[in-house]
Amino acid sequence: MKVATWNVNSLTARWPRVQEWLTLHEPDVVLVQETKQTDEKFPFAALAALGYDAAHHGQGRWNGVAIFSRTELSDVQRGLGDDVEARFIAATCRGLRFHSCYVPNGRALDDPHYDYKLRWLESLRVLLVERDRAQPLIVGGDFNVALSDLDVYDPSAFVGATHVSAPERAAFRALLDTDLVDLGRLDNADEPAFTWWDYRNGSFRRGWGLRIDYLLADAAIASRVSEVRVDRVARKGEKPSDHAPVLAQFDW
DNA sequence: ATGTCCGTAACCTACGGA
Repeated sequence: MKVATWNVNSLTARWPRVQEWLTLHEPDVVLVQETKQTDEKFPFAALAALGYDAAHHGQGRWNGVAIFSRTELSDVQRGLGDDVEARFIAATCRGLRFHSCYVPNGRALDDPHYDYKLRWLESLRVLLVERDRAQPLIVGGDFNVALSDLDVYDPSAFVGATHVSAPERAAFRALLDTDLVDLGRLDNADEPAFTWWDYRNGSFRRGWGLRIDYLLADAAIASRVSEVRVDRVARKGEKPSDHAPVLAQFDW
């Protein structure tokens, strides 16, 4: 089974790239963030033509999360707790529980949005603590946290910034402490494996990236993983998203 | 620190958000 997570930064603007990418990689399940679409605009029919069932939690101008699947999705949960923004969707297929997450950015350490980010991560932790351990699960998405300094191109440039602060990293680690494995570091303890590069400053060309997109899985799945990689090709070319997809393959 | 991109509202430009 091939699973991916990808912050597309507008499914409307990215649709040609997304369509091309699905045809090329033929993933079984894709966890999508920042569709920036209402449910009315979401391309259900075009996805069906490509062989994908889909579930969407849309908002409109901002946010929006989705799951694409080659097999039928069931038990869709839209939203996390009382969150009013469209940042979480979960669904089941082939006995696996999938979660697509778009964690709040935080903006700045003294911004109310930063507290919202920490509360949001805590809500996700509670959901994961209370999960049915008998059901294998994958949690993926744009977490807007670089877990360690290896996940930052230049840690000195991020002193006092969001994405790297101790509380954010602790909140992220608390998710892993519910017995989840960071698949991006499963067989890769030393390489940066960035997933996001700012559109400005020629960041991609200069290698100025962050690893903020993750696939997390429980031990049952992690033990079956054969390959995990970042598809940097998707960050190149015409009208790319500022995020690259993370792909994982496992025997299921 | 910011050289870009996205969607929106309102119009051929500005703004919030990332």
